[in-house]
Amino acid sequence: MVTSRTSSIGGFKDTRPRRLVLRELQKSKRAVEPTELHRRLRGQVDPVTVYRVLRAFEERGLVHRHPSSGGFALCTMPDTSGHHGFLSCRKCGRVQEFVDKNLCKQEDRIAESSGFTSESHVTDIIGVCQSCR
Amino acid sequence: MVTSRTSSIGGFKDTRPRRLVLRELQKSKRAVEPTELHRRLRGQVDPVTVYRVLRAFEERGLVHRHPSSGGFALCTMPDTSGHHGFLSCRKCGRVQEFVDKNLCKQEDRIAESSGFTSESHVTDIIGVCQSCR
DNA sequence: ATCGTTGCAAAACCTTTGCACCAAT
DNA sequence: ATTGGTGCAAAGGTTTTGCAACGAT
Repeated sequence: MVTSRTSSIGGFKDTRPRRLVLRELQKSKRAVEPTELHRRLRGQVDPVTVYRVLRAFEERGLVHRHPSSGGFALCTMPDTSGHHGFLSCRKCGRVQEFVDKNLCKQEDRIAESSGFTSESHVTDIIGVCQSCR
Repeated sequence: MVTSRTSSIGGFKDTRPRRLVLRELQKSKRAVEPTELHRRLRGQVDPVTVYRVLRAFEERGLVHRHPSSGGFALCTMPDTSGHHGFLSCRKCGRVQEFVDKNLCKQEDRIAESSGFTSESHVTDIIGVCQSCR
């Protein structure tokens, strides 16, 4: 599962703050807001650094923002070019990603029929997950 | 306790700031961020009031937040209980709402197959609109 | 007359910037 | 050695709160 990506990809240094932020995101399988992240890492990582780390991660597609919560979550999907699907539990906050070709197609169809050229889509399904029901 | 919110329009007063904010949202058929709104209404409406008006509107389902931009847009659809579709032009910023029963069904199906009980979904299709192409 | 609504001032918050030092490669 | 990353301090910007006055119903 988790691959230790200690390779030097485009000047991406393996530092303590980054490892800590990454671990924190892995621990909670949900979207976490920057403020919560640096609350959790208080004393260990400077708040400013948390923002910078998140930005770096986002630029490299390691994390992305979750639409309804605004928090950051680890990218768990091969991230097939701009088609993001989220299943969000409003009780426990768990966020699960999904990809669905048919949904994409349907979305493209909708765009076309309105004269839009679709480039990417984000779908957020909010509900209650199995273990919270 | 909570006052009965069942009076005709639920104690929703027709005031100058509200008319101005509403008009501003109508003028620009796109999602507008709070900061831009009070920049446009500078001198006419207090910034604080802009936030309060937006919150009041949102609570009454008159406006909603647009996922990718974070701005507010007038609700142009009958708002059929939590199924929001947006077509967003990344060039001109225009936001067009849509509803699509099939998309909804498909989203519900995806939720079910992952053990989620779907309550609402938001779809944001980002691309380029006809007149910007 | 009653309450919700507004404006103002100030506070609270979150996020970014600048800069010198440090560390991973 | 180089280059990017970090911490600290401070600034910047947005949003919220408290309170007295106002005004729509």
